[in-house]
Amino acid sequence: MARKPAKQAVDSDSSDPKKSELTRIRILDATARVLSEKGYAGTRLTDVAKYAELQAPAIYYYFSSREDLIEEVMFAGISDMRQHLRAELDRLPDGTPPMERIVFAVETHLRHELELSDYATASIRNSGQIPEHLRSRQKKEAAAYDRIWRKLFSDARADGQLRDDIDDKLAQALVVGALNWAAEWWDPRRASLDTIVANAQTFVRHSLSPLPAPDEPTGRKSKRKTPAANS
Amino acid sequence: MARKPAKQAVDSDSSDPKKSELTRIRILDATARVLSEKGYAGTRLTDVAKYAELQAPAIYYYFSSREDLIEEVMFAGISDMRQHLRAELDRLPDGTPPMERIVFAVETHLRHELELSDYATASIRNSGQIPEHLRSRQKKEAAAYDRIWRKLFSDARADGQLRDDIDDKLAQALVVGALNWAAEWWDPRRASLDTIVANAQTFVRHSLSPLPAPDEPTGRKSKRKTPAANS
Amino acid sequence: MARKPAKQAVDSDSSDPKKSELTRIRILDATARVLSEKGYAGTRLTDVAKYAELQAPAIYYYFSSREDLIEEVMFAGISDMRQHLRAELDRLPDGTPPMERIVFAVETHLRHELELSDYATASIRNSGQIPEHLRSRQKKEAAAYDRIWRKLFSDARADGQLRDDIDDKLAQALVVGALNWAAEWWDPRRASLDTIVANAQTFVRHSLSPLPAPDEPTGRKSKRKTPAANS
Amino acid sequence: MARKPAKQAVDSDSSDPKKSELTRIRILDATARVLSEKGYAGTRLTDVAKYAELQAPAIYYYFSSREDLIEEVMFAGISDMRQHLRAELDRLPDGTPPMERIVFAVETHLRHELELSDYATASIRNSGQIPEHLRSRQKKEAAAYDRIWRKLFSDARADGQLRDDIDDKLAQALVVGALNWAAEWWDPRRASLDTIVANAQTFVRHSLSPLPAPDEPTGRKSKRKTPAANS
DNA sequence: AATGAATGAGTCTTCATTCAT
DNA sequence: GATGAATGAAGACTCATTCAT
Repeated sequence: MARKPAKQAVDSDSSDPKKSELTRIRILDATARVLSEKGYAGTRLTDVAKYAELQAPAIYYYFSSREDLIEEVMFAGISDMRQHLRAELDRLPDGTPPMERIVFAVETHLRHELELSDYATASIRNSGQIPEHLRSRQKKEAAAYDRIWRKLFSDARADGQLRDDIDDKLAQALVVGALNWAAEWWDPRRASLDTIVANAQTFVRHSLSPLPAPDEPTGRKSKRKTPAANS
Repeated sequence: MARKPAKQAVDSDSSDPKKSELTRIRILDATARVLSEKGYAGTRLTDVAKYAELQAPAIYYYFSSREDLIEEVMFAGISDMRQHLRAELDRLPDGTPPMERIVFAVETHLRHELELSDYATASIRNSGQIPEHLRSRQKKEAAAYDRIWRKLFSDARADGQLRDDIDDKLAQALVVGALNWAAEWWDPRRASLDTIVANAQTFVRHSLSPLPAPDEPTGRKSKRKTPAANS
Repeated sequence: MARKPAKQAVDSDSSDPKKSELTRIRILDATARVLSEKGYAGTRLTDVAKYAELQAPAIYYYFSSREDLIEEVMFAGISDMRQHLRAELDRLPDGTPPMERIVFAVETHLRHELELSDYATASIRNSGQIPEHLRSRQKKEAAAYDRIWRKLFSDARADGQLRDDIDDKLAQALVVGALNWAAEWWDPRRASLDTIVANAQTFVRHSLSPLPAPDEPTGRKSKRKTPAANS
Repeated sequence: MARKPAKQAVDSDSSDPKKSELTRIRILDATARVLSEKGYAGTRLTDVAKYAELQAPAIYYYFSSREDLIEEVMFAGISDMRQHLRAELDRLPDGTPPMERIVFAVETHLRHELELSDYATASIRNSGQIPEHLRSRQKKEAAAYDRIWRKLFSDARADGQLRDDIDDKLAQALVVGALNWAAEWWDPRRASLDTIVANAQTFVRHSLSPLPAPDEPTGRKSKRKTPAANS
């Protein structure tokens, strides 16, 4: 549920993170949650405070305004996502074929979005609703995130692993869209995350590949063979 | 009843489109627009009034409350979508193969969402944000809409036109998600709607088909052969 | 108590000033009063509303913000003062000797400040306390007001009616200061306004004149011969 | 007791100026400053703390509440003034003529107000704005201060040194008012304090005297002969 | 002696809603 | 049918004040 505490670990060299910093994170977490549930305009500081288990004015001890707070959450959402994907991709063996990299990115995006972080959902869902002046930092990160995917697709294209009758950018938009939307419908009780991942991977692989793909050889944690739901 | 603007209302069978009814529609249209731009909580009656070119209190002559108004727009969004898809599918020749029907549904959904109606976008984007007590009617419509797609998929499955290694429901969710998300990124200046449609159709067809599909034979208005963007 | 309704009369050609405009003026009057009693920072919209006999949010129907409202009152204070003094001086016969004009200005300033207007007091008392960005309009008016007095003094100087051993500008500052401060101590029960005026005139005349002045010949309404208090 | 800053506290008879006492004074000084700049309601403990170079809660170690602190500053302002004037007057040679004593008081008041103390300005400017329950001590001091001046005037009157056509009390109010107001306009860059003093003395002397006064013989530090500004 | 963290009371401001016209 | 005027409820934000350390 809580966002990856990457920052905190980086910020404080000591092994004892201060109570203050924890409170700050509690506020951010609470905001991410409310934001993803209620949307930008619906995010009340009182609700945030409730989840963070403090009084609303206390928020101002940590953030100078509601907008600041929200901006930070929105930024963290996309920024964490980018860093996470970047890091995961970098861990793949050098020779990994482009399509495998795409399929791996699908898994990474999905797991991050659904498992790790309200921040991602908050960021994804509200990117169209926050006022312009809160967007600058996110725009840059979003562009960078887009570039990662673009590279995956152009590599695949160069390698002849993308269908001719499909446009790279549009295909990318459709793929990422399908993944983003998963946050709207995924219900852990309906299908396990592993199942979702496996299905999404198959789905994407075939939507893009020029020929019927051989049996998929990759898939980090998804060892399931039968991707049927209700697992 | 008229969902999309004045034109439609004027075209309607009612021989006397009263000014009153037109105003009512102007308000609904304005609400759909604001709702899709600002989200549920961000939708202010003053903004609605601005677009509808009247004063906020005038809205109360037509709707008993903000919630009522919004509920009606949200309902209309999903309801129109369902009726539209239903009607279009019914126009297909009887023998149309299941996969062709799916691909046709893709086009219909996409065109309706992107071309025809702020209502659809409003409905799609805010389905997760409106309070429970406004949801009942929509839920039913959404379920009905879902059933249409489900039937398309189960028919395709029965006909052996869906890959074995993919779950029907999840595939459906991924497909519809990819389409829904298009409203977030589509920019008419970047790619024509026809292009989007063609790409999405190819994308979906192959993501689902067990074998490389033959050259797609259908596509109402999309006569384009090369689905590359920037058309 | 109420400010001279100059504006209102000017704004509306009809003899029936709208209720709305009256409310607006009630708010301004209330603000002037609170402002002069409590100071800039102490001016609560709730207090203003109380005196204006409405609810605080109603103020926003007429003014876009507390600052706007206050700015308008402060501006009106100095602006009315200037216009009033200007108009009164212009009514003096052409040949009026410079010192008589000064003494007449003393009366005008005093009567306006003490009798007519909370606006003047509000403006005088708070000129040093309002934030910079509310000051621009007032500064100009204040400068213009200052210029009127400056002219009075320089004319008197040119005419040899000012003592040699006193600086024009400093004398002016002392005179106007003595008058401004009257708002702090004047209690109608202690001394009539006429008495104050007569004393202030005598005081100023002799503080400035090079020689013992002859029996003062002027004084609009102050026919009193013995300027003793408790009149 | 020490009113004006550290220096004075250091000079004081207490042989052990504890750090604690110095901090207390820093807080008082800071308060006087903020109070005279922002007014009663505008005086925030955070601002006070800033000038005193500590954190706001630290103030509570020295004062039990904001009101207490402000009350003390306001009281000190008028009290110091009174003591100062009293002490200075007592140093005048016994035979000093009443008018000389008045003129000397003018200088003392002015120098104290403009040169020595934010306390005086704070006290002067805010006497009308602080809530009733903070006033009692000041009222007494103010009355005592008033009595000093009253005595100066009644002595002058008894001695035939005041014009007949002017009321003692009103004259006194005008004189002190002119002096008090100086804090509002005096800019050290525009005119030296000595110049102000000299001009104010001349101004007052002639405003009150029944006959053209002889060359003024007194003036502690003001050796200037030509009271023109910009010295 | 002083601060970091937090709170409660209150203030400005927004907004849906009402009502007389 | 529609608006001008006004209100009540709620939300962001400020600030004096407290308390543990």
